[in-house]
Amino acid sequence: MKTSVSPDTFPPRGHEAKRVSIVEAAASVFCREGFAGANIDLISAEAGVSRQTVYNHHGDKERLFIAVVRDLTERCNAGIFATIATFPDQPVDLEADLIGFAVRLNRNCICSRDGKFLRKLIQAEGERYPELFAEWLEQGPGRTLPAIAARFARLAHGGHLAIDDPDVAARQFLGLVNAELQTTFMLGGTPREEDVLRSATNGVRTFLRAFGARRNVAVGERHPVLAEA
Amino acid sequence: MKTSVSPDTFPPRGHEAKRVSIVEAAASVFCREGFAGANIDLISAEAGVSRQTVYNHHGDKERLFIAVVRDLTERCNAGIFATIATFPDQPVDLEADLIGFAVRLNRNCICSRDGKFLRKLIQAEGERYPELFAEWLEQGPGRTLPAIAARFARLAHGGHLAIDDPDVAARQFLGLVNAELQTTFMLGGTPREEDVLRSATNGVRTFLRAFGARRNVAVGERHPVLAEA
DNA sequence: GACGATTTAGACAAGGCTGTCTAAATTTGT
DNA sequence: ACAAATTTAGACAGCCTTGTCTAAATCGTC
Repeated sequence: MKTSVSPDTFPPRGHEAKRVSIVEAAASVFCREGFAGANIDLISAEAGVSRQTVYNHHGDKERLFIAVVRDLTERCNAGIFATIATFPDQPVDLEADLIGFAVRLNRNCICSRDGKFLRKLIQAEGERYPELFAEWLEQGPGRTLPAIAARFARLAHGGHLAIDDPDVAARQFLGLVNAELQTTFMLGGTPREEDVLRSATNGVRTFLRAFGARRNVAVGERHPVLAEA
Repeated sequence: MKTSVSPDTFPPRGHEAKRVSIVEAAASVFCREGFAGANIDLISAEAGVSRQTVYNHHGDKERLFIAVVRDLTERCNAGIFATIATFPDQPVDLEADLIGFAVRLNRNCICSRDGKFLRKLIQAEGERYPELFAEWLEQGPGRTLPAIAARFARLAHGGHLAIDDPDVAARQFLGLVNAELQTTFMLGGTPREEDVLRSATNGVRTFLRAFGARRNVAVGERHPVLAEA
């Protein structure tokens, strides 16, 4: 018997494939019905697996739930960091580049299936599992927000933006580019691509009105323009 | 027997008092446990009432849930409109006045007990009751957002702000002043008063950097709004 | 104090769910 | 093709929950 955490075969087959499909089905059902409303029979049916197999893999409902949250957190984090890697450090057209970044962030991380599921589970069950979601807070926002802030700090340092507090600016950036999607998110919906683009465009424009390095530079300020390595 | 929707006596006594305490207890339990996890025995105990009384008043669990959402929507709307009435139409110190407005909005409407309950119920059960929450969308954001936008439009018309699209500006204002409270909201927590103030202050400052009717503000300069009155 | 309306405690049936168990069937590695 | 590991279907006990019912107690009002 192989322990098989391994990427020997992709997509995974047999035993491991079942584990994956169980966690995926469970994510969907927990998200749709909540922890209490979720039903193991429904999860196993949706996973195409017998109920006993669910118990064989995960022990009980609560441990399955925890596995689901950990899995979603991990995958969402990976998506966010991959997207942060596309942040425009040497912007050509700052407005267009930031809009692109905001749209990618939305599409790949916030509106994605995993993102939606994780968001809903945190909102619905966060208070019941304080340790679990403290872990999420630490691994998620606790690492991604500073990473985004660091990118804005670098843009500011390069003279492309006039930012005092990069951490606040990062949070405000996210608040702005999602400003028009709030009610859709509240209701658990997925905004249309065109709405994501509009919200990002309006948000970035406002962000740049507030933080864009202006032509008439104040006293002691480094001259912004394009020159850097 | 009195039909008694009336404000004959306040606080209500007898029959009506029980109806109120049932709905309040139900709001608390539904919010904490979700619809499926909520337990009528627990609700009746928390309301200080027998289980049969709950059924006498509301029929069944689902109708009780709907009554709770309607009640919360109504009370939250009342709170928001009361707060909108304090919007600074003739600002003395625009920054301070907008910060005050944002803080009141948070304290009275968003962080209030009712606000928190309603938010959580919408997030958790919104997809299961589309008509009910379409109603909420219409009565809530559908009326409050335009009301706030109208106030910003008036400030713009009076030359206090430079706003193109008041509707977008209103949504961005809300996104900005809540930018630093997002994760706390996600987890169902109530932010500390000092965090509300800090987020509002930073948010309003950024908002005014973007939309303040400016006298040539340059990068490092402090905002002009302060010196008035 | 008396009357009708309301509330209460408790029992109850019907149904759903979790988690366990078994024995048979199937898959996997060699 | 064989043997071990895994999966399956189904039955099952135990528990919890909803919603109903009843008879007694309490409340509110005249």
